[in-house]
Amino acid sequence: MAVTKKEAESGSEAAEPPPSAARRPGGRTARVRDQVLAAVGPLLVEHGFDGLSVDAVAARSGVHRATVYRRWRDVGGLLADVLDAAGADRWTAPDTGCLEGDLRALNEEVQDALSEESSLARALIAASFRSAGAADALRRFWEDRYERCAHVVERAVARGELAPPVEARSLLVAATAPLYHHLVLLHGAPDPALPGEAARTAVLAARAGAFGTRSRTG
Amino acid sequence: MAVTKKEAESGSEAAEPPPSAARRPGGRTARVRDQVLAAVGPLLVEHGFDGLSVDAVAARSGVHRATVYRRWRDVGGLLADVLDAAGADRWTAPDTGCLEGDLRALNEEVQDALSEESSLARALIAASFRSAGAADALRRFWEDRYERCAHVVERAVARGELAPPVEARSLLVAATAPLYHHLVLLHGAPDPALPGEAARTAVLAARAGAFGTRSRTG
DNA sequence: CTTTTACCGCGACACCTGTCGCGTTAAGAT
DNA sequence: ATCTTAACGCGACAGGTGTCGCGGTAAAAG
Repeated sequence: MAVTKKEAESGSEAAEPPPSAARRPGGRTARVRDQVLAAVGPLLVEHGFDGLSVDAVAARSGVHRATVYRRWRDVGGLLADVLDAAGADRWTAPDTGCLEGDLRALNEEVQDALSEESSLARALIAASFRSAGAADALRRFWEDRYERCAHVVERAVARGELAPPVEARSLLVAATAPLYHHLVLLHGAPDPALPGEAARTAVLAARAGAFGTRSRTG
Repeated sequence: MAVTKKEAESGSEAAEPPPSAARRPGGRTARVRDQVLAAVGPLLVEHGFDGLSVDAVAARSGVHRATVYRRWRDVGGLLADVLDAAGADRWTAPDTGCLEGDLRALNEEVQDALSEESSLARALIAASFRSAGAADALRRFWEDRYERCAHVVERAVARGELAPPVEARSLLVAATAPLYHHLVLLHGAPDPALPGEAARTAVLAARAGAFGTRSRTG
């Protein structure tokens, strides 16, 4: 679980530390953070999101309750911190050779991530409704993912599959939104056909001129 | 607040009452239900979803805490009951004369409903992550709405705007999902242009042959 | 090494959440 | 009118959640 030091206080909205005041991010403080974050994942898998209380995390990590409350404020803050750590991974968008294949592969990843029993993504979505810190972390995470996925669209344009201009973000949202809608909002069961269908739909719309910066309804 | 008697026990998963046992849905019981449900709305508007506790509802309605817990189990059950009452309204899909106009009007309704400060829809989505009763009620509500909106697609086919067959539900999901994605999952601010863009995208995809029961990629 | 103080452990605390048993009330049946 | 009992009111209770003040520990500075 790689942890970047620079994000030591992420997930908290009272952002900036006093400019010249001495802080202590090293030694014991860092060890406490590692212990706590290391306890979140297993607890999430074992007891699900509803079983993920600050108390349980404190007990498992061996850190005192009050310390966890002071540094992370609530469960959302904890999830936000682990998400920020996870967001700094080396994930890249799939590259299957064609736009529809890329989008389909992307959707299948999304469906897998959202379908597993104790999904971190699902837990964070739930937490984002009760914790501002979790909501912010989720937004940052998705924004980062959209940025990386934009490469998929750029490749498609370079191959001549799409005529520029194309708003990558709108296209990606159109391709993935039906999945989230079905799995998260409607709490539906995974549908093996849905990733492909949503990808195909988005590609058809893109070829017909949607997602251009200027509307050409044709 | 019209309340249909038949739904007296909706939102509870231990569904069926003993077949020949005598129940008492009238008189005091009905009055208690009305008092409680009447208290949910105002509390939701005043204090938001986080301030909507069973205790607060009980206090405002004048009904004892234990009674509310017994009949509705949790906040999700309360919201589910309110939603079932709201689902029995006379809402019909917009009819503007063309498919894109209908979808755009529909999306604007969705955006308005989701953007208001203390949105019932938003609260129910949040509750659906913590309460099975709320999740079921939400699914029922949306399924009902999709059924009513199918008329929009049928009219479009009748006018010759689309060539059958067209899966109405998939088209409606594609048209509305980007809105939910932006407003609910990304917690984004309302975007006046988004309803129209999403509607146009869905129409373009539909004209290109998406949503047909058989794929014709063109 | 000594000093400073950021951060942590600790226990107490007020509040909220959900359940239970018991007595009472009144809806529905006779 | 009378009886039966479903549904409610009531208070107590255990457990969880979040905050606070105090004292101790150990980073970081000198």
